[in-house]
Amino acid sequence: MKNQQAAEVFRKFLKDGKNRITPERFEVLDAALEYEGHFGADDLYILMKTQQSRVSRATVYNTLELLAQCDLLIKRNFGDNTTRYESNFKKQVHDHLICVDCGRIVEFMNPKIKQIPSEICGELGFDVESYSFNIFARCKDIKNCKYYKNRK
Amino acid sequence: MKNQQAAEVFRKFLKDGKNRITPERFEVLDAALEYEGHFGADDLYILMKTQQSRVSRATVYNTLELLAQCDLLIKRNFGDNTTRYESNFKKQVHDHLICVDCGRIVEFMNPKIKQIPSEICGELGFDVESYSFNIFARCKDIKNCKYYKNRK
DNA sequence: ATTGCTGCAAAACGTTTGCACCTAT
DNA sequence: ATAGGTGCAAACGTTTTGCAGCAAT
Repeated sequence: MKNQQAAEVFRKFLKDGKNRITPERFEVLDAALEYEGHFGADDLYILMKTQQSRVSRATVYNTLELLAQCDLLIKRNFGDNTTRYESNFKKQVHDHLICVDCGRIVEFMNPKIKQIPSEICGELGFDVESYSFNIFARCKDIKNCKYYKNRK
Repeated sequence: MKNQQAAEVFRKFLKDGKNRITPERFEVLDAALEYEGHFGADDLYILMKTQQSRVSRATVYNTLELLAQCDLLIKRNFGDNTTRYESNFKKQVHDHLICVDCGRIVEFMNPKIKQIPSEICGELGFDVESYSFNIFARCKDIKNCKYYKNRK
């Protein structure tokens, strides 16, 4: 187990929800926390397969959902119809800017955003669950974009 | 043609982009503008089929993309991995609150939000293309939720 | 011993593509 | 005449499901 503290959180969550504690689930946890940046379920599955893991695709999908439920991961959606995850372990709340040219994702923080959801929900009679704020944009200086090669 | 004005915008867009002006495309435009609320491409295709239209699924997907390009429709994504559209014809800029229980989508406007993307992009060296701000929430008073029947 | 989880493969879902035919220009 | 659009069906990529065997409690 690479991250003992996260493993403990997950173990507790599984136990409380009467979910079984299995080696496969912790294997997925490890791989997910080690993944740099944002990843899709299948990305992680393929990575684990190249590392000779024996977990199945179903287990990966399944476990990522559980990890999102206990807030070790955050589920994201950047408008391309696939679910992406990112580690939420000891990370700060942030939002995303996605370059529509090269697909690069930049994380940013802005204090003004945080209070808006509760304000709106108060007016409309809802309780906030979560929110997503994505900005789609283009690099001002294309030539200096080090991700230029990824452009469509 | 139900909406002559929108049709004229579309016709001009098609002409300028050297796209052909076909009856099928205007059939899709009509159906899309008449659709109440947010719809997926397949929803619209199925609706049109029940109304004896002869357009194909491919043409619907295709045309919705064109309609989004010329801003008659807006593309939305509410985190369920399907692309949704809504009419943008003579509508004001707004954002969305999605009930995580019943799926209801409430539109809201807040002047604070609009300026954030350009502010962030200025700091990070990007030009704003668009943004999406979605709030996920639950009705405070479940019993009075008239969409209760749709709850999962 | 029981229940839930796993791996596998197949199905499902929304979306895209290839192709032969057709039509707007 | 011809580039481009259409309808159809088949392919695609992501995600979910059914099922038999297995393992955590």
